[in-house]
Amino acid sequence: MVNSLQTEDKILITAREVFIREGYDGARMQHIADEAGINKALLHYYYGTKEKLFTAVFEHVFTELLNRIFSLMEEQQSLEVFLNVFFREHITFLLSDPRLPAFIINEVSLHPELLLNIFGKFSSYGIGKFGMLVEKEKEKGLIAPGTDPLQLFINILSLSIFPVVIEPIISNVLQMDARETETFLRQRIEILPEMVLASVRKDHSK
Amino acid sequence: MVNSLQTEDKILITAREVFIREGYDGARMQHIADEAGINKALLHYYYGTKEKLFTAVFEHVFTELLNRIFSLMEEQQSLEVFLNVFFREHITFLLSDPRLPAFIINEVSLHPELLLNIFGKFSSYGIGKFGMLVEKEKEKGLIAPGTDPLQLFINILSLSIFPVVIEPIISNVLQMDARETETFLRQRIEILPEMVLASVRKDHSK
DNA sequence: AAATGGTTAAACCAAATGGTTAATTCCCTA
DNA sequence: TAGGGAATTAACCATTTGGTTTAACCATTT
Repeated sequence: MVNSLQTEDKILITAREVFIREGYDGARMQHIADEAGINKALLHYYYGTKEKLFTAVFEHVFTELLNRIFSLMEEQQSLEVFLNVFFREHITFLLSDPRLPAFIINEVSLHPELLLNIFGKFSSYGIGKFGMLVEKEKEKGLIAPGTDPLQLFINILSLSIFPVVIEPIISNVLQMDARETETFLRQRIEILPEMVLASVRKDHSK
Repeated sequence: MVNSLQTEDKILITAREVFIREGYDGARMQHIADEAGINKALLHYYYGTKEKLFTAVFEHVFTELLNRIFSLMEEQQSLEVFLNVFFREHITFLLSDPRLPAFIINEVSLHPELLLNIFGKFSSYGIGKFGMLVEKEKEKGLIAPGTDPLQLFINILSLSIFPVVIEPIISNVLQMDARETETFLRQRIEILPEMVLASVRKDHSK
């Protein structure tokens, strides 16, 4: 019982790395055991099957990401403040683990069943918070009344996540090395808040 | 020699479907053969190895997507026209094959080497065209002079591609069925041009 | 010191997988 | 119409993979 918790954690941490790096189908139980420095039998002793281990990892990782996103939506005074905080925190986080979003996107689109256990923990709660913020700004006359909060939220996610996800393609097409590309992506932290704000401002022509 | 071309094509078409549906690691040569209605040995007869077959499929698919994107950037009179055309054509296309972008994203992030043969066919040519369009609009005083064409282009891609890619997640969180989600995504064709335009307009406050 | 639970090593297994081979069928043309 | 090369197949092969089993080991706990 002494090392059991350590071991169980070590397995989860290692499995997380391997699954994110290689995907479900690409990952090998033997590699996970090797990298965790344990015997393969121990993997099955704790987690039974590859699928169960993966599900544990996936739920952990995805829940963590959603928590991170939704916790940033709490209690912001204005859309402007929210956008500044959100893009900074979120893009910085994504850049620290660039394979993560592609992993989630791919596994979800490959096996939508994976989402079953995630839903309910979050539902539309976080989005409701954001919706209220948007409505407040509408009343103040700061943003266009036709603005759909949900579409806006999706836009914000798209603008922060997608560029990080296609980082290899950007690097390749623009022939930039890893450092240059990261600088390019980091610039977006400064650019995006103004842009998004401008896109919903009430006073644009027409 | 009569049926060889038919067969070679049939293999490529089927392999494309299977690889996009299951990913490289998840796809099975036997399944591709079965779905193509041929013997597995024939697969190797024409394409040698799984990797070669995959590379052929991937290059084909990715080139097709880039062609589609870049062909939409040709010869547009104004940014406004471009945005309207682009979002309509591009989102409609993506919705007709929603697994495609997630497939490309994942395989590229798993094996960046795949990009080696793609680069050069396109390089920054298409982006140059777009850059010129942006500069023209700047001169006319229609958009803010600080606008970075490349960042803007990435924004446009993000706003069109990402929401389609996370369609399963949107469905799940909002508890919508496939038709509702598609309607939601299709709305963006109308919303996005104005939004993007507003985000770069010269006359926003400050 | 006996029991307990975590841990290892190693051999093992059945199924699946990418790939090969050798024979057969097909079709064009000389 | 017979020959020959290309297309196609069934059977086969070596390796990998997820998973299991068994026996022994070790550190605590009782």
